[in-house]
Order: sequence, then C-alpha cells, then structure tokens
Amino acid sequence: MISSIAELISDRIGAMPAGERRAAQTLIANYPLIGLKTVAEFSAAAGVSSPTILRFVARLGFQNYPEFQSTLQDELAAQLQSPASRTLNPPSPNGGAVSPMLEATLDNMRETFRHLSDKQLADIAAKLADRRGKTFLIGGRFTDPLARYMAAHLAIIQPNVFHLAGQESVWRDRLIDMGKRDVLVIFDIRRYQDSLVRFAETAHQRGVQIVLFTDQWLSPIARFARHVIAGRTAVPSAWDSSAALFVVAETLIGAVTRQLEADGAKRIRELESLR
Amino acid sequence: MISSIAELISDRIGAMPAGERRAAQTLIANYPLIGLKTVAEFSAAAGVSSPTILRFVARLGFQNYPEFQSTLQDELAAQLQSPASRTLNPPSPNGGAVSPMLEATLDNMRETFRHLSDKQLADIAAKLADRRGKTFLIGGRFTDPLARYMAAHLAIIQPNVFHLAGQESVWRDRLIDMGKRDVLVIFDIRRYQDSLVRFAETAHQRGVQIVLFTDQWLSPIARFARHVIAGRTAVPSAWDSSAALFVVAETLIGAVTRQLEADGAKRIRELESLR
DNA sequence: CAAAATACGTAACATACGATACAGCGCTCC
DNA sequence: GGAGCGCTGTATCGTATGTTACGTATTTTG
Repeated sequence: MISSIAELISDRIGAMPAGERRAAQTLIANYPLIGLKTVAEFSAAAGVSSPTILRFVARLGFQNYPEFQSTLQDELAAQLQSPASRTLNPPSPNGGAVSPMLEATLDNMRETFRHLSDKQLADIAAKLADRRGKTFLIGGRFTDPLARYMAAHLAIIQPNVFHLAGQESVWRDRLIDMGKRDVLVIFDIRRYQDSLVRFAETAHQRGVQIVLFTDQWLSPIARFARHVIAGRTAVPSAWDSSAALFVVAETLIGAVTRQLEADGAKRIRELESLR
Repeated sequence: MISSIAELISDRIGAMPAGERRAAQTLIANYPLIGLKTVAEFSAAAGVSSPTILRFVARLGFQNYPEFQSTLQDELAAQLQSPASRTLNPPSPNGGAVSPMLEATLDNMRETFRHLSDKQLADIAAKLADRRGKTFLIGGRFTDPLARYMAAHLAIIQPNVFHLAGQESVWRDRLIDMGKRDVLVIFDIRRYQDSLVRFAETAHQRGVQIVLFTDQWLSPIARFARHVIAGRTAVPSAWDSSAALFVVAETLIGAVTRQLEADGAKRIRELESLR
C-alpha cells in the first residue's frame, strides 16, 4: 500500500529518465517543500527545465501540477495535526490503551496553547471581567457542560453571569436582555448545531460580543465571533475530545479571577458568610 | 522577539478590523497550511473577500502575497528539519501567565495517570458497560458539569444512563430506583459537599456500586466507593483544576464505547435515523 | 445626531504561472 | 556508420492568480 508521495516516488524512481530522476531526488532531498513552490523554482532547484518537472508529476499519475501540490499539502496537514506520530514513539510507560489517549490529549493541549497568545487570553479575560455588561454562556450537546463549568465559577466572582439552559425557545427569548455591552460565550464543536448558529447570529446582530470556543475546523459561528478559541479535538477514540477547550476555559477562569481580585475577594467573603 | 508569523499574528490580532481578524483566526486554526494555498481559497475558507486577505498580509508587514507564502514555507522547512523541537519542551513560546497554568495542568494529568493502572480503568469501564444495571451520575458544585459531560456520552451508547440534577430532594428520591446492580458515578472535590456524602452513604447501603472521581485528598465518599479515581487538582490559580478528572472521564468514555462497540454502533445508527 | 474616517466587497486589470507545441540532441539498435 | 526513437529544452500560448481602483456600508468621533 502506497500512502505518501515519497513512497510513490521511491517506487518508481527506477523507471525514470535522467532529468525526471533529478527532479525526484531534489524533491526527496528536502521533502516536501520544493514541491509546494512554483514549477520554475522547482526546476531551477533540480537543474532541469519546467516541462521536465511537469512530465515528472504526470508520470506520478497526477493530471496537473496543482493537483500534485494539493496532495502534498494534504499530506503535510495530516502530519502537522498529529505531532505525536512524529516524535519517534514516546515509549509508553504503561503499555495499555490508556497511553495513546493521554498522549493525544496532552498533544492537543500543547498545540491548542501554541496558537493562543497571552494577549488574546488577556483580552478575553478583560472582556469577561468587564462588569458593565452581562455574561451569558451556552454550549452544544456535548459542550454545554463546559459552559456550565465556566458559569459556575464566573458567577461566584461577579454578578450578572447566566448560563442558558433548557429548551431552545427559553434561551432564545433571553436575547431580549442582550445588548452591546454584553458578552456571549458559546461552545460549539462538530457537529455544529444549527440552533446555536442561529442564536449566535441574532445575538451578533444585537451587538453582543461573542466569545467562541470551537474546534480547529471552526464552527460557522466564527464569522460572528469577536474572539475565537480553536482547540484540538482529535484523539484515538470514537468521540472528539473537549479536554483542550476545558483547560482553556480553566485558564480563562483563573485570569478573570485575578483581574477581579479586589472585588472578587470581597464577594467571596460575602458569599461565605451567607452559608 | 517575534520569530514566527503565528506569534506576529497573535501579537497584532487585537488591532485588526473584523474581516482581517477572521482571516487571522482561520490561519491560526489550521496553521500554516491555509496560508500556502491561493488567495481565493484562503478567502473562501475565512469567509471574506480576496482583498481582505491581501490587506491582512500587508498589515503583517509583507509586500505581497508571495513574500508572505515564502516566509511561511521557510518556517515550515525549519520545523520539518527538527521534529524533536516541537515535542520536547516547546521552549515556552509565550512566557506569560499562560504557561505556568498549562504546565501545571499537564503535570497534573501525567501524575494522575501515573497512579492509574490500565486494569483499574478497564474494570471501571467493564462495570459501566455492564448493561444489566442502571448508571447514575452526579457531581458537586463545580464538578457536576463533568457528570453531565460523561452522561451525555454514555447515554448515547447505552440505555439506562441518568444524570441526577436539580434539587437535592429530587435526586435523593431517586435512590428508591437504585439497587445492587446499579452504578453511581460521583464527582466530588474539595470542598466536599455534605449532601453528596450523605447521598453516597445511603446509596452504598442499598448495595449500589460507587465510582468516585475526587482529588488527591480523597473525598469522604471514598469510604463507600468501589472504585476511586484521585486526580491532581493543584494549579497556580485561585481555583482547583478539574482538568485531570475531565481527561480520565474522557478516557473512560472511550473505553466504554470500545467495549460496547457492537451494540453501541447499532444504537448510534438508530439514533441517527431518529433525527 | 451628523459628518468624517475607516473597512469591506465588487469588478476590472496585469502579471506570472502552468501547459503545450516543436525542434534539437543524444542514445540505441540495426 | 546511419536511421530511428526517446528525452530534453526553448518558445509560445491561455489562463488562473494576485493586484488595484472604486463605490458602498459600517463604524467612530465631534
């Protein structure tokens, strides 16, 4: 079974004429980047002419050069999504089914945070800590618990935090309370829910600022969102993992708490005395 | 010092207009591949027009789109040359407040799983997959969302899964439905809730098998529990972290799903057709 | 609330890219 | 040694791509 272009090449390189073989070798030498550049650059690097490059990719079975490039990109994408596969096997300390799941989850978190700057988180935290407006939280089928989790914390350190639960008609009616100063935190990963998208759109039209927690393929809500947090969700399981988003949520909770420290501490003391 | 385009983006994303921010988000979401495609494809993926993409790369300081692409390719080349650098300690690309939180969380997970044997997880999974009895889930103030999350998944692959919500009196009355063959999954971390402890005790007396998710100091419920999962919760924040428990929950969900594969798949198909 | 500034998209444009036709060269096999 | 075949490069063509100008919508500011 041939899965990568690199294999395909080494399989057929024997049956190639000299010029095309040089093209093949140059591509293998610094795979796959040369293949993503233009035909002219590729040909220059290989020391052959453009048509030779084109004949080369044609011999590999591609209809045209763009098709060849797309395949290379897809290959690269698959590689980049699962860094674990590249790490020359972390020799699993306990060999069972646990390890791959844990490793994938840890990778997901690292990857998620790699693309998440302090500044971005700080901006969102500032927005959530801004007490001039209300904060609403809602999630999809599997992610609503994350919304609840976040709401449970935020509601303690500041007033006007609401988790939208129950039937669609119930929370849709609450749109009437939402305005420019309010923030709506939405959790939505595949398969994206129409009801949430519609809800987000309406809220957006009312000027509500949306903070979206989604997966790397971005829920359609992203187009209405002020802030988008894209978490990695792929794990060796039948389900997607929300763990990375969960950790981002916890990080945000911590950041908001820090910002509200003064007021928050006072509030917490008050709450304590209420018990 | 800004070394990668990704950092450059997260540095300036705050100062961008809406459209360009969408472009930035889509690029970050599946970095860097979108940026290697054509302007048209990029714009389509981001849901904006081509000029917006060009203005976006211009704002990042590039003279034209090809220059932007070249930089991305160079970056990719450097990454591909040294795969290890990605996984072995990403030398914290953002040195701010994010990193300690993330690092602590990752440590918590590793520690949690270090004391968790495959066998233990397999036993619990087997118990949860045993369809002769019912499964109840409940959690404390901050952990109830974890119970919900788990219930949302388990309820799909098997019948008789119930999340206990609402007022204490409501779920206490449901004790009457619980017996020897049933399983009660409880999430309880500091500060442990009396109501939950009492509930667990009664359930235990009725012969219910208890699976407890708690922190490393062990909730008093541990006395009654058949299985105890102790997760690390310490993070540099005002709150404890439930992330490690969350990952254990996801792992269990995966394990149960695998055990029920045959029946579960049939169930899922049925559910699909119900929509 | 009005006016100015900024941002965004549509559409036309120019360029650079991939594709193709053709000619020259070398190699192989009578 | 000559004829035929195959491989390669040059030059040209059509097109897809990046670019720019302009009008409209939206937001911001006084």
